[in-house]
Amino acid sequence: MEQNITIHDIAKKLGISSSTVSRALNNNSRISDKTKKRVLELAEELGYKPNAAATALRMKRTKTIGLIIPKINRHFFADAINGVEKYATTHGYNVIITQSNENEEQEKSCIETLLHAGVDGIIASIALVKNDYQHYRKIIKREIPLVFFDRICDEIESNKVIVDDFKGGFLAAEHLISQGCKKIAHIAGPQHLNLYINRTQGFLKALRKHNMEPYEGGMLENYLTIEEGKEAAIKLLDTPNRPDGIFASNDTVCLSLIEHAEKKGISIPNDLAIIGFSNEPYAKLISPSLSTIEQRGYDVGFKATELLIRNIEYPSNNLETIVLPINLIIRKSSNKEV
Amino acid sequence: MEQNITIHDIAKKLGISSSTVSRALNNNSRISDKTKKRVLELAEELGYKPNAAATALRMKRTKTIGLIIPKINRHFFADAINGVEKYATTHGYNVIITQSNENEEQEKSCIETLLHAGVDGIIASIALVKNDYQHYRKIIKREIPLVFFDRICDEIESNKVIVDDFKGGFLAAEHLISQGCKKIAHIAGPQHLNLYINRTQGFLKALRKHNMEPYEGGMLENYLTIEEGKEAAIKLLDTPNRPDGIFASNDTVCLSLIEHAEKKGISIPNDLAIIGFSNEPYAKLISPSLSTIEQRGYDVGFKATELLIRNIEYPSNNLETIVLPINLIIRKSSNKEV
DNA sequence: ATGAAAGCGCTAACAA
DNA sequence: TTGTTAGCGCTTTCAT
Repeated sequence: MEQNITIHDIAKKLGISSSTVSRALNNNSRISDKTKKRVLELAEELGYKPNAAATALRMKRTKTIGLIIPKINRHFFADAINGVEKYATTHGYNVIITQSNENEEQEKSCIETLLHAGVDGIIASIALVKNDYQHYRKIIKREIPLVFFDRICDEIESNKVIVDDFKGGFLAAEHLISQGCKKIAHIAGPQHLNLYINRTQGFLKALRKHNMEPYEGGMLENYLTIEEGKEAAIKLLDTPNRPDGIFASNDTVCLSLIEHAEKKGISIPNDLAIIGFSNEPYAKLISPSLSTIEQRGYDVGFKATELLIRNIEYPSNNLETIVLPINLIIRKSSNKEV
Repeated sequence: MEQNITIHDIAKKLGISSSTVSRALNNNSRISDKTKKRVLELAEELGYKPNAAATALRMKRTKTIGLIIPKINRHFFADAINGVEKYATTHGYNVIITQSNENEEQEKSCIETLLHAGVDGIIASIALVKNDYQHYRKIIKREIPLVFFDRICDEIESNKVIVDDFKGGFLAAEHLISQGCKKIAHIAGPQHLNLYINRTQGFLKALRKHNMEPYEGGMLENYLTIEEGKEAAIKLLDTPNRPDGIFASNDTVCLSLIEHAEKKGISIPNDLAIIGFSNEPYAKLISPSLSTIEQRGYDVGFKATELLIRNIEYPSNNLETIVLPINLIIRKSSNKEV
């Protein structure tokens, strides 16, 4: 076993005390340039690496941040993780990722895991199921900085980073209107989550602006899964007077809509224009390619981490909510002009 | 700040020494049942949680494992991470995930990060670019258990978990043959990586078994990207005597093949049967749906972690290579009978 | 069965 | 500017 080098090894070789070595390594001002130089050189030569556990024990900080993600294999979250890792590692922090699997119990155990690991801060996106969020209070009570992103809630006071879901819903609806759609339906996500509320409200705002109302019977709400998408497709499309445009609050249900429409011989986009939300990677691959709202997960994760680390290093009580821009992406599923 | 409970707090309240508390908490045999019970109850009541940093410092183990992944937002790897986390957390380990982004320099820094974090073991899948793998020796020199998965190399002696790529290539080729294909081409991945070698060799073995040869000029090798797939599509399809079946070593290039075939009016699967490898999530969504070889990333990650943690807790010198099964998934892109 | 004491590697208050 | 010393919370040897 290649024995790890400690500050004591360096001190002994240099005939000085280990506290002097520590000061040299930490850029303390109360040290001579000459000594500092000698320490730094020897440390480099011996390949000295500080023992993280010892520093953590002494300093009560681990230079580690925790991440609570609903599902890692969702494109948006994978991107967000990339953003988090980028900012964190360039600032000397490690990241521990945990998954709630959209489940309240697992979300609780994620929090336990991260607190036990002694993370310096936590970034979280809450599980889809309706829950009371009270377990998040435990983080705040321990005075550990907390930043929510994307799936936020109003109940817990903390820093937040979201995308402009309202504007996304608004642009999606205006786009359908610009394509000449007159009977526009909407499949909304669970309305206990802010982001779905905002998408829906943005949608409604755009209709109002153009003196339109949502197509009668065309306001649905579900969990936006493939299965519920199929049910929604049947409800919306298996009727003589069906909508000519649908805005769905994610891309997944659009897959169900497209499949059902094809089965029924409904032509997309001419008889039915469809637009989703998220720009999942398959959106541009499927046929017809899917119009959608792009939300840049990387930026969300990056920004959330910036906010978190600032709060770790310069504690403060004022809370921020950062709203990042979205983009309308027009593809074949809604673009009648092509 | 809610002060954390230590064993000394428990000891004081119970009027015993902290070493006795430690023994009770660690199920040491040299302690009376009565004392143990009292300690455990009070610990529970006070919500005692051992300080991970202190234990790590004292025990020289962190109960943390490190993961080196080429790209987290690839479906296979996201699944593998799920498997790793599942096994790790149920066995009391945390996971630190790092990404190499298919880049040798970043791979080196991943290793530095993980070693510095003091992980007890490392699970890695190597970056796509050709490199000399020497940085991995540093892990072995420190006597830290190491398990490679999926992207392995022969140069480094360690435990390995892979899928049966050879059989995957074999089954893919046999399937095309069973569909009546006579002129079968193959787009291979970089042949410095074992898994691509194996897929290609399995393919060749199946042809040999059926006394066939690969279609002349139909053995291509590239990095299996969308762009290189387009070039390959042109090479293979823009010729009068084109192949009637193609096995590609991933699903990505199949996207390019399908797009080009449609543009050329080549009917899939009747004029051209296509099968890929990986079962990416979009494989069943695209049109025509894509036949492919399913490799279960979750199982790979799970198994790799099992192997790693066994090696951490019961050090041993004999090395294993575990090969997990794959599945042939037949969809429209190759299924002439439907 | 229990306690006292040392020490893991580091930082920082205090002394010189 | 440098050294001495104590202590972060835990485990473990040695003593009792």
